[in-house]
Amino acid sequence: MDGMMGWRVADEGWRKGPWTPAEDKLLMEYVALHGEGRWSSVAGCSGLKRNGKSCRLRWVNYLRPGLKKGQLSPQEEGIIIELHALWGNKWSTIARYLPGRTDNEIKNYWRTHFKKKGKPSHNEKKQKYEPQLSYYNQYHNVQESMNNSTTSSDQSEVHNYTGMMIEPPQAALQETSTPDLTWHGSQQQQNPCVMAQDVARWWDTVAEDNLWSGFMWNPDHDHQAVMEQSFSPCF
DNA sequence: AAAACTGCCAACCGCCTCCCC
DNA sequence: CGGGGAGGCGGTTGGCAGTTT
Repeated sequence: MDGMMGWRVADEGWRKGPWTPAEDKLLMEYVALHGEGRWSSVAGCSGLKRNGKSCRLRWVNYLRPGLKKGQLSPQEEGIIIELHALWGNKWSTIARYLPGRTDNEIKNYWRTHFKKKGKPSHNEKKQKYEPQLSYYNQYHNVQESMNNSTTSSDQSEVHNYTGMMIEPPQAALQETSTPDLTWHGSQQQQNPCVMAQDVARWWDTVAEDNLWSGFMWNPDHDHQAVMEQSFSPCF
């Protein structure tokens, strides 16, 4: 690499490094005209001296409409923890359940908040992973009880919501079959880094604020619309 | 006040998969 | 059917800003 600030034009004439407002404008104009995709032709059509991958990344992570900026909410944090426990580092898959958030953002968030905790020993692995299991089971139990309950609320919507949360996308299901939380494989090596106290702290936070319960258990709650919006995967 | 540390984030790289010719 | 290009994804890097020592 030619040094972070020194990089201007890389091999083959492509520009690298931070995007300028002018470049952003060119890229947005291109997408407005031609739509997303065909990134490799951006340079030819717009005059942008960026390769296709760079254009795609900039669009997906920064320019795309509907992107949320700012801190992740406790709900989003919880979803990340939960889904990472299920699927591991499938950032793009997890991102589908957090509308407006990018895989890059989630990945960065995970690294800064959980990965830093360090690698536990073999014994610790099992111990520290279990709280997640119980959280997951708790989650399932609640779902079951909700499905079995005979409230007057519209159960189809409840099912819709919980199903959306718990069932991974088909692709992910095919990869890992059912949400199998046993310890296996290198892919899940990082899971122990989700320390029990991290999950507990998050749980405390949402429980204290009554966020999760109000958000989740009561389908007639005002948050329902938000829930449906928040948990519809944006494929 | 300054150096060291830490967190955050944008953007790159390499690998893999998919699709078209 | 196979090769090559494009796109997608996860891992990694490095700069900047805020915080701590």
